[in-house]
Formats: sequence, C-alpha cells, structure tokens
Amino acid sequence: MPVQLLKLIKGQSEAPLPSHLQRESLQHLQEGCDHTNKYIQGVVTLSYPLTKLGDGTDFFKIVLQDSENLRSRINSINILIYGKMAKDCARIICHGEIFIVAGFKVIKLPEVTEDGRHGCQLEVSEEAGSAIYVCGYPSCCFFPLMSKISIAPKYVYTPLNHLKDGTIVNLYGVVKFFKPPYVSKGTDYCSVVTLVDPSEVKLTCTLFNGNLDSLPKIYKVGDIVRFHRIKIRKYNGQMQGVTSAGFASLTFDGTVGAPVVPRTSSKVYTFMDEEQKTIEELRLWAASNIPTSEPAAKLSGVRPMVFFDLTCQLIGKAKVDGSSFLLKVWDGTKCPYPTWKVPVEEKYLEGEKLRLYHLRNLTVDILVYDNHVQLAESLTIGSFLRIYGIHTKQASADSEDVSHIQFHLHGGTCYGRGIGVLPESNPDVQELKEFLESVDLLGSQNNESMCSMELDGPFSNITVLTDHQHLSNTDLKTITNSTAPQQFRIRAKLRTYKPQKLHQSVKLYCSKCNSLQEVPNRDDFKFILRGSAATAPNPELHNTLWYESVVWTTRGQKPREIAIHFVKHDEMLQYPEDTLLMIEGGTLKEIWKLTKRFKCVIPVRSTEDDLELLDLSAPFLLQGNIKYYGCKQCSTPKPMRCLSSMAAEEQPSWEPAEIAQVLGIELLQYVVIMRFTLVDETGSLNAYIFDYERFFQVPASEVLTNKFLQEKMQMTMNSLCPPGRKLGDLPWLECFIRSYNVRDSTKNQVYYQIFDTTIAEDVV
DNA sequence: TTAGGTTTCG
Repeated sequence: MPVQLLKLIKGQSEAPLPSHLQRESLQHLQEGCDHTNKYIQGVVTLSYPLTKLGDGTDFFKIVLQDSENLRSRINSINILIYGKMAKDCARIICHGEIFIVAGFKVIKLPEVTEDGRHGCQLEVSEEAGSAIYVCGYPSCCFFPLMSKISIAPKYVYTPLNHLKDGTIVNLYGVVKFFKPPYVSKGTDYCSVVTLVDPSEVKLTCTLFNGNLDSLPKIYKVGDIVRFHRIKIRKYNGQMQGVTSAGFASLTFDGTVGAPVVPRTSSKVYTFMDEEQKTIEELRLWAASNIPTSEPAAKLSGVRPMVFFDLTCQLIGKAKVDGSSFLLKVWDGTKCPYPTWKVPVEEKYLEGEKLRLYHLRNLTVDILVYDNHVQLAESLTIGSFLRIYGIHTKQASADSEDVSHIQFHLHGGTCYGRGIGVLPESNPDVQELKEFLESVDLLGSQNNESMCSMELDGPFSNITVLTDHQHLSNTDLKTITNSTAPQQFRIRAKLRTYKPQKLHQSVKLYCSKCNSLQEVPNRDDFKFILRGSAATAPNPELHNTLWYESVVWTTRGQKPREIAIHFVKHDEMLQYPEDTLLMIEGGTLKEIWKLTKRFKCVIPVRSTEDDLELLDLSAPFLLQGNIKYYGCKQCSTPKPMRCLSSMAAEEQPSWEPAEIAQVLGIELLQYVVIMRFTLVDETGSLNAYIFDYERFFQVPASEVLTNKFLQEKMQMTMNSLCPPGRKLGDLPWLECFIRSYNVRDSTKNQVYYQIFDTTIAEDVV
C-alpha cells in the first residue's frame, strides 16, 4: 500500500519503516544522485488544495519542514504528488503531521528561492514506485476540513524585474500612478495601476471587475498594494499586468509609521508578520525613492486654469443633462474667487436644503462629464470623495464684471481623472471631518448675523489695532514724504504680497546678531546625520550618573551602531513624555519616531571625553514637531555634561530656551516675514511683517509642520487680498506701521514695518 | 470585452 497511515505512539511509529531505508537530510539532496534507498522525513507545514492537471491527473502539493534542523539555511521542500497518491494524501494529511517519503524523483527548480525552501522539489507517484508514510495524530483525521482551513498557503512574491510573459504571479508594489475605478466601455469597472518596487522596474496593470469593491482601494500615489494571481503579459514590448480569475488585492497606506491595516473586499485573506515586515520595508524604500506628492489642494488655494485633486464632502448633486452631472462639494475652506453656480432644475437637486443654504458660500459646483456621470449619480450625499483631475477655468458671465471660476471634471481618464469614494476610516477623511465640524460650529454660531447682514463670506476679515488708539489715519503719500523713524496708523488696501507661497515666508532670526536665515531642509539634516553616524559611540561615555544608555546595531547591508542616552532625574528614568534623550547614529526617521514618544531629542556624537552637539546646521533639539536651531555666529556649544545641572533641577522643564542657554547655544527664533504692498488714494509703500504669532495668530515655529496653520494663513491672505479682484474691490485694512532707517556705507534707506496689529477672523 | 497612464467639447 503506497500510502500508509502509521499511528504515533509516544513519539514512535507503531510499525517500523522497511529496514533498507535510510534517512536523508535536505542538505544532501541533489538532482541526479541515487536516492533509491533513502527517505525524507518532515512535518507538513503547508498543503494546497487537491487539483487536477490539464490531462486529468490528480495533483496535490505540500510543503515539508525538517523540524529537526530548523536552524539550517534550507529547512523545507516542496513535495508534488500525482495520481491516486495525490487523492489519498489529500484525504488524510493534516497540518503538523510527520510525513515520510521514499522512492521520490528530485527535480531542480528553475529559480532559486530565498525563503529557506530547497532548490529542488520531490515528485512522487504510485507509478514511480514511491511510498509515503504518515505518522498522524488520529483525532486530527476526523476533521480534515478544519485542518485544511487552518493551513495558509505560503505565497511567493515576484520582484517586478523578474516577471515573465504568460505567467500568473503574486507581487508587491508601490503605487506610482493610478486611475480610480471607472465604468469601462465593456461590462466591468476598470482601474489602471502603475507599480514600482525596489528593483526600480515599473509595471502597469489593467484591472477589470464587475464589482467596484473588488478592485484595489487605492487613494493616493505611494499606497502599497499586494496583488495575488495577476497575469503577466507582454504588450507593446513591455510587461503588463491584467486581472486573472482569482485575482485578489490588498492595499496599504504607504506612510511610514501608519498602522498596517489592509484595505480589501475579500473576507478571507492571508496576512502575517512577514507581510507586515514587507509593507514596512516598502514604505521605507518608497519614502526615499518615490517623489512625495504635492501637498493636498484646498479650495482656498485654487487658481484658474489648473488641474488638481480635491478631498471633499458631497452635500448636493443634480442631473444636468445627458452628458453632464453636478456635484456640490465643500472642504471647509473658501475659494478666493467668486465661483460659478451651475443652474439646475430644483426638482433634480438632491441634498439637504438647509445645509446647502448655510454652506452656500463654501460650496463649489463641479460639473462632471461623460464616463464619470454614471459613477457620480451613484454617490451618496454626505460621503467623502477624492476627485482627481478637476480642471478650473475662468469665465465671466455677461451680466457680471467679475469673472467666475468654473470646476470641470472632463470626460476620459487621462492623468487618473476620476472620482473615488473614501471611507470614514481614512485618515485624510478623519482630518477633514474634524475641520468641517469646527467650521460648521463656527458657521452655526454666526448664522443669524450672517443671514441678517448678508456678509460676503470670509471677506469680513478685519484687522484689529491692539494699541496706539490715539493715532489718527495718515495717508501713504504723507508717510513716504516724512522722515524716519515715526509711527503711523493707516487705512490701505493690500495690492500684493511676497512671498506668494506662504511656507517660504518662514525664516530663522537671531536676536543677538540680527541675522536672518532660511530654515534648513530635511536633506541638510540627513546629510549631517549620515556624517555623524561614521563616528561610533564611545562606550566609555555610556551609563553615567545622569543618563542611562542603550546601544544596538542595526541589521542590513551597512550595519550602524545606535546609542540612546536617557537622561535621568533623581537617578531614576522619567516617563517617556517627560524624558529628554540624546541619540548617536540615528537616521532622520528614527529620530522623528523618537520625538513622537519622548519629550526632547538631542542628536549628539561621541568625542574622547564627552558627548557633543552636531554641526549647528542641524537642529540641536527636537521637541514634538518643532526643530530648534542655534545661531552659528553667536553660539559657543558646550559639552553635553552641562545638561546634567538641568537634569538635577527639582522638576526639569526642558524648555528649549533654557536648554539652549546651558549648552551655550544662541536660540534662533522662527519668524514669518512678508512684504505687503499697500495702496491708498494717495500712493503706495512696501511694509514688512515680522511676525512671531501676533499678526496671523499662528505660531511661526509651527507653520512649516502644520497643514492647518498654513491653511489658516492662506485664508487670512485670501481675505486681505482676494485673488482675481480689481483694486476697487479689495477690502480696506487698518494697521500701524513704523518707519525706520537702514544705513549702509553709501546710502540711507527708509523701511516700514507693520506692528501691533492682529487679524481678527470670521471664517464663515 | 473593457484598456493598454500623459489633462480640455462642455
């Protein structure tokens, strides 16, 4: 009997194997050697469903693991079983059973596997005189179905540079481009996805499915996908992926550090620690190899004649005609231009009327065409959308002198044009929802006044003069004709301002030497960190009276030594949220992660007798999102032991200013600097804003790292200087300016600065 | 079958 079930008694099979058989180890197994009197023994770790080959032969595949040599590099092998033997085995085999095979044929695999699997596989069949002995746990065989379900097949993933024409493969990739699912001209939805992986090879996949939900849930470039059973074909000389029967996908957020939660429509999928590791590795690779997408557009930031993607909420929709459909959406911000309202028949307009009325100044009409109409019709009011490739156009209606901005989603799918529905769990949606709720609240508070006064949206933004109320207004011509220094109160219009890209307005200022400098970028910091990683941590500096040290070596091609020194208080470690730590040899990403958990992070390197700060082009201290820098001219960095006095304080506050002082650092201040071109009936002048927080009501130190604050600043600027308006239609603003002299060797120049003025907001 | 990335009739 070729397949024999042996009972296992106290770890031994009840009947001994034939005496001529000797055990062979996986290491010694080779194609072409004589294995006639040898047997292979292992534990069944995986089994695949019993299938039939093209000629009708039954086929069953299992994976055996050599449980006695788990540590050796090769510890498992594929067993391919044919014919009646396949059927018999499939019936009785259970996960975890001991499986013995003799009389096998050794076949070399075409490709080298890297997961501990043997480079050969064994083929067995009754015809070839093979014998199989299974030492089973008898109870297991009463529940063959149960044991099958618990066996997850192990998938092999093909790198994108190893794809072969005509194969069906599993793969991972980072989304480089995608078209959200759209209605094809056939019977299915279609989605086109271009992937890249660390092999730097691109693969464009064309995916079809009649069920929208079965296509990958990709929301942005940089998402990571896992495709199972995708068919590879050659098209126009390039490899192409297409859906095959049984295609399945998982999609993951590509953000480093985000939870690894697959988006999928399948109820059953395999996902284990190994997959989690793959995703995390791909995220890291993508972070430094895929260009980061532009910051998300907001309605407050749109300009005429651009294409952009918008994340928004649907509050109304209406049929317009056969080839176009109207979507009314908002994102909580106000479009700085008057927007085009698409005339529709009242009976066709869906959505809550009161809400549409309240939000009318924040809602824009997006007209979608052709192939997008069917999808648009199916959308639910209140759902969150990402609309890709909206086109803005400017047009003026005959009866009006201001031109309106129009929003179109043209037909076709070029550049990924289309509509995607985002689930409420999406982090961008959660952020948006929070923002919309705050705007809604503000709106409802102001509703009465809004309705009675018919305020024109956020253009009711005003400046508040916080002092010097005794001054009366002076016209600009009088000011430019006066000698400096003096102070004035003015009423003027903001004709233009610089920089237009608000994030460029943030600088670092040294109050000691009055110098201004650009905020160093991430690459500068990366470069300095890389340089400092070359210095290995000095073990003599570890574990002192005032800090405790942890050291480890990273794995990978270029191992690095990382040392973290946790500053103690009263000889004890503090809670992470109160802890200051010093790190040697960390990467930007590692440091960034530490700032999420610990109060302060100081990057350092070892010298012979103490730890010291890195080059001052790098932040000397990181706290939360904020990087603190020191002035290179005015600082005299001291060794890190100077910090020990702060650690000994009753309750160390770890205030950046105080840390800077004990370390001999002249702390640079974040400041927003802008040039306003102000005009009135008599003339114009350029006045500078030099703002830590007072004018914009936004801390300058957080502008670069906080999207909302940037948004708030943008809205303020849009209300002070609404783009697209004629001079006569600009709002007036009142502020204080002071004049001052700047002398150099050749001439004296008068400058003007806005001071003691604040923007009062009234967003809705 | 459909689409096979590269912006538009409105």
